[in-house]
Amino acid sequence: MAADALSQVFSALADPTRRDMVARLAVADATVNELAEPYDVSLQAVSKHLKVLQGAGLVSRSRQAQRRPVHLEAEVFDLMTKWIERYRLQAEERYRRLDDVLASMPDDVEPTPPPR
Amino acid sequence: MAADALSQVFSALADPTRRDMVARLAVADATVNELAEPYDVSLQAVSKHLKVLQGAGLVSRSRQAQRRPVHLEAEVFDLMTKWIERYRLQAEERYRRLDDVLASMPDDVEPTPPPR
DNA sequence: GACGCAATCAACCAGTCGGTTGACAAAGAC
DNA sequence: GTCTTTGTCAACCGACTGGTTGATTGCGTC
Repeated sequence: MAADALSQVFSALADPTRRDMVARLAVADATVNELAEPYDVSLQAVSKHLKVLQGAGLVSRSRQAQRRPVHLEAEVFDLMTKWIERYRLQAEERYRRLDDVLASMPDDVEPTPPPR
Repeated sequence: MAADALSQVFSALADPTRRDMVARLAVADATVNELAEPYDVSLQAVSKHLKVLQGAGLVSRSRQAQRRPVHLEAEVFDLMTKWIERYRLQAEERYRRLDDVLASMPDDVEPTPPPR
């Protein structure tokens, strides 16, 4: 078990409910009850979602009295952003290079040999 | 079924094998056989992974003879990047504002009332 | 037409996931 | 102490996932 960090983050955000929680936590910290309020699921289900988010390092929990406020940890987003940017830029660069190749192609060279 | 686009993209990238495929496709298009070569799984499994990536709009397929080359579609990354950036910036902004609040806090105001 | 290669379809299997209900723990409030 | 609030743990359930093997399709070669 214990998949790599990136897999855990992506997988955590693959669920719309969890993404919505992240969205709301970006505005303000919240307790489990506050977080659960808009959703039509049990408190236990929300608790499970939070465990997933916490496992991915996306949120942290503290303690005040019997409450356990949830706090969004923004740093983990960097991990994703880096991964995404790398391959997006690489793909765009490749696309740009293809244009160059096509532009510099001599006319007597067949770009794609016709079938048969 | 047919989860929203963002869920499909995140879920597709939650798998390390699929992420590796994306990484390799960022360098060059490839056939299923070429893609499958480094992994210790059946061709059918790779075919399934490709269906997931295609379903998320991350790759497209064309046809040349009996081959079906896979091509990375970079645009979808924008969707993710936008989502991520929004909430990262929001969280960072919130963090910055908290600093301001603390800095402007009069000394006679108890930031956290001590227990008991 | 027969053969071979690239890739997919179909059925199956074990494990994970998101949800449930029920019991429990921890910290105030009375 | 007893009650209430806040939240978790545990067991269970149906659906989905990533993998398998076997049969099949599509296309070029001989």
